[in-house]
Amino acid sequence: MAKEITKRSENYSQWYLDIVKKADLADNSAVRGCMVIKPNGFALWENMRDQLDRMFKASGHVNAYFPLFIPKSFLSREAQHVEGFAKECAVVTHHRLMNAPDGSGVIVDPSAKLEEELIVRPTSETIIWDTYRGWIQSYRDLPLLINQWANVVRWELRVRQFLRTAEFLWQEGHTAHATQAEAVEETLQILDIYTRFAEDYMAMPVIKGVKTPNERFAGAEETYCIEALMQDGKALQAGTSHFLGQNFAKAFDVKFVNENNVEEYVWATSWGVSTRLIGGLIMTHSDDDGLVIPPRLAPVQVVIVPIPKPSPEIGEAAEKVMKALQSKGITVKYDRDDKNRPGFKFAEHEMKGVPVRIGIGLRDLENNQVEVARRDTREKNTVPFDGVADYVGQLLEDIQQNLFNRARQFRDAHTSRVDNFDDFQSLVETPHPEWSESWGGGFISAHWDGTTETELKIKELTKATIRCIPLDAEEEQGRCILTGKPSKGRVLFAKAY
RNA sequence: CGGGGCAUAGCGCAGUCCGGUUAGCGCGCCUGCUUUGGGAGCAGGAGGCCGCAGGUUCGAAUCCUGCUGCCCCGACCA
Repeated sequence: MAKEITKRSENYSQWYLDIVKKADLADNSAVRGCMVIKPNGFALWENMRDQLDRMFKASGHVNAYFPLFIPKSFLSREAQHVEGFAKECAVVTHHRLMNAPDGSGVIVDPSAKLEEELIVRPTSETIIWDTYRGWIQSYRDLPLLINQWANVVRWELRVRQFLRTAEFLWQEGHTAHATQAEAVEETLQILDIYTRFAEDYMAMPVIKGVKTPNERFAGAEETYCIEALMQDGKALQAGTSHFLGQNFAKAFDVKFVNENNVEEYVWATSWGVSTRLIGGLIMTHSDDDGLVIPPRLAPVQVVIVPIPKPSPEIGEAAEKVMKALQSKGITVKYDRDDKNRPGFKFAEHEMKGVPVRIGIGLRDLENNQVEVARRDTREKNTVPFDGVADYVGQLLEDIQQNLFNRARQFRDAHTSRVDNFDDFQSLVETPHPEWSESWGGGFISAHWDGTTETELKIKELTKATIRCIPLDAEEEQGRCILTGKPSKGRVLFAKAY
């Protein structure tokens, strides 16, 4: 059926790369580890960004922009923070080039060495908290609720398009609060926003949880996250929200005077989601025929294909359908290409993930109808011409809901409760030929003794890590699957991206 | 940074071992005709510093030396 897309069951990671390529989302670039996001991919990102931006603003946040470069000394102010990021920083050392004396091109001008080297931001806590010092004096200046849309650079050794690139686009929120309780509340509020976005827009079910100390963000007191399960049984960290305590306030000396005229350090949060979400969206819904995009995020929700090719009569009918759909706020595109045949276009639009396709042919014009095909199930229906807009409007909602239900069923079917280490190992090591040769084993809910030592040992033995301690976990007496020591609740394990 | 591989048309590859006409093939691209309700067929056409720099030779994509870049596997990670 689909040409040139590797089957998921044969080679999942090749399938993933094929989707990115065939759906025309991104290209490799001349710079190792950095990708070019093509118009189709960027349109998807814009829709995600715009929706998140609306949600942030609705909850009182505002946007600002901070510099790309961070003085090297800033990074080392917070000890944990620098340790976490030091190994993946791009560093600017000079500010000028010159012609090579031997005429072989340009070289770095040795006389243009910077007094203090600059780091290309891997995240912006340091430069932002250095700035906040000047903005915050009184409790009346709080809370400070700021978000920025930006690019960051983390010099990763192994990269995969969207999932892990040396440069990526994201949003990073950085808030400042007068009390610990308020900062914690903010952290959780953002986690809810991320959850709503993932589930209601991306149709990607997620588990809300808190990270173990070992997986915590460098410099955070507590890291909350949402974790999703991909089709190959591996987990994807889809978003994080950190309670930073007073760590950055102390490192950058950000104090305020409270209502009682007492000076205190400010409480902080930071939180982010990135273009990685696009990778998550691909690996949640797409199939062997190509990309599947949930309607609420699809740059083109409906495409109209003239059969056999564009003509004045079909164009006229298509125009009416487009107007009717547009009046309901539906994004629709008419495929005017007169070179390729219908079959080719059907396959192409499926590959690109357009949720709904409408076929209009001469036969349809005679019968006063159109053919409507949905991407998620590939079902086709004949619909009377006059009822198209209502039908499609409802269909888009059905698809959105169906994608979420399908993904949730998949996740639930591949979430296991395990009570001994043998079962644990067999789950993460047994391949799943239907879904993926490199099957990760799904989510595994198991008891853990609470120590980093045990966590690392399990990782070493199985490659599975603790994705999170679910927020809704029930208290339950049990024994650690590795050490047999007592445990008060289950945590969620998985192999992760 | 360790281990393995690759570099030839826009993309994917053959040719390299064993040097020798004008460097091929598939896809894509351009033109024309016939087609067109699930990835069309035929005919014609365009497109190459064979990664870079040296060397050996009458002659190098092919042999030698040195670079450079990329990919895969591991260590690090949203």
